[in-house]
Amino acid sequence: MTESDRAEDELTPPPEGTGAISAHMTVDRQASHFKRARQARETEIVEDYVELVADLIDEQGEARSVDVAKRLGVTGATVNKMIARLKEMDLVNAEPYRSVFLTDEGRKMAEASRARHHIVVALLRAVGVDEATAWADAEGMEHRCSPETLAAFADFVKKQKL
Amino acid sequence: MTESDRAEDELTPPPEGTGAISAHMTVDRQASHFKRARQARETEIVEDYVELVADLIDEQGEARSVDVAKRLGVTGATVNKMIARLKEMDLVNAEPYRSVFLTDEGRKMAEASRARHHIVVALLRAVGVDEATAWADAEGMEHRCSPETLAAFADFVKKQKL
DNA sequence: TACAATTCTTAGCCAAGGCTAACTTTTTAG
DNA sequence: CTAAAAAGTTAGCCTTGGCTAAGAATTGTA
Repeated sequence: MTESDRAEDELTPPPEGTGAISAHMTVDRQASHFKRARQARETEIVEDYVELVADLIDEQGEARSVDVAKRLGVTGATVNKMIARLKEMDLVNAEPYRSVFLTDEGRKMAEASRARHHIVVALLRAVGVDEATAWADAEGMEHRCSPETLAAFADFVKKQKL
Repeated sequence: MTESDRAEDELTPPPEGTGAISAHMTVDRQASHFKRARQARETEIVEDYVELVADLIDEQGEARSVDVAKRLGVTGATVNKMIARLKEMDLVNAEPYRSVFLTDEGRKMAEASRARHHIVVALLRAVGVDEATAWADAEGMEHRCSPETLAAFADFVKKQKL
């Protein structure tokens, strides 16, 4: 499939009031957004696990898989499988029947994820979302914000406070 | 597993500066947030397809699966399988080798999805995110905002404009 | 009309991320 | 110290949503 195959898409006039293709949204751009979204869906589960492991370590000194399971609302078997995957990705260290620890890389991911989480919560609060809803909704939004958007959020929150 | 099994979670003091458990985030609440997030991941793909079918119908009078495939950046086979699923869910009508049409329910879902999409874009613009990034990031955030958050967004945007 | 290109369908594959059930190891209580 | 409870592991299953490859239907055109 070549570029010229769908050159006409570039010329489609922007229809008003729909989510349809327009100037800033060519077919190619849209496809790549969806691809990014699919990618995000894949990585966000990993990030959730890693962030949670970090939380547990910080709170309780160690992350036991039973606690991970409780907080994520999944079974122990599922956690086990996922931990194995995280281990393969070099995000955690784990020995059978022992609790889970973060590698440097894992810790870095957790901190980044956590930072994003907090920025999103702060932004939601700043535009008038109540505390509980902000925490609930940030879980999910945090993985879908580009660095640019997060920067804008941080900026906005900072200005709001002045 | 009973409530009392983890009553101690309610008493955990809120550690500062982490994403850890605190007053507004009991283990149960957190688990249910993650469950909601998993649910959202499942429904958002459906919504993406339905919204896109609506876009194509509005733009071109019909939704051909080759166009859906192009815009989502997936193969025709994938679209085919998904359309079959949407049909089972009574969101679309589709006959072999013919283009796809929305049922009333499908149209309703598309409109709702589109409305959310626009609110999110507007909010992002309002807090200083540039046009292109706003459109890119809204794709993904739109599925993760509760009605409360969307209402707050709409409210904030309206006030901003005055 | 017939053939070529395009589109659509089908079959079969894969990985991810859930689950249950059965089993082993570790921890805890008596 | 031993038995019961809790935690962790393993095996096997399911659904989703991707993919490729091969073939059938439709459409466009010489």
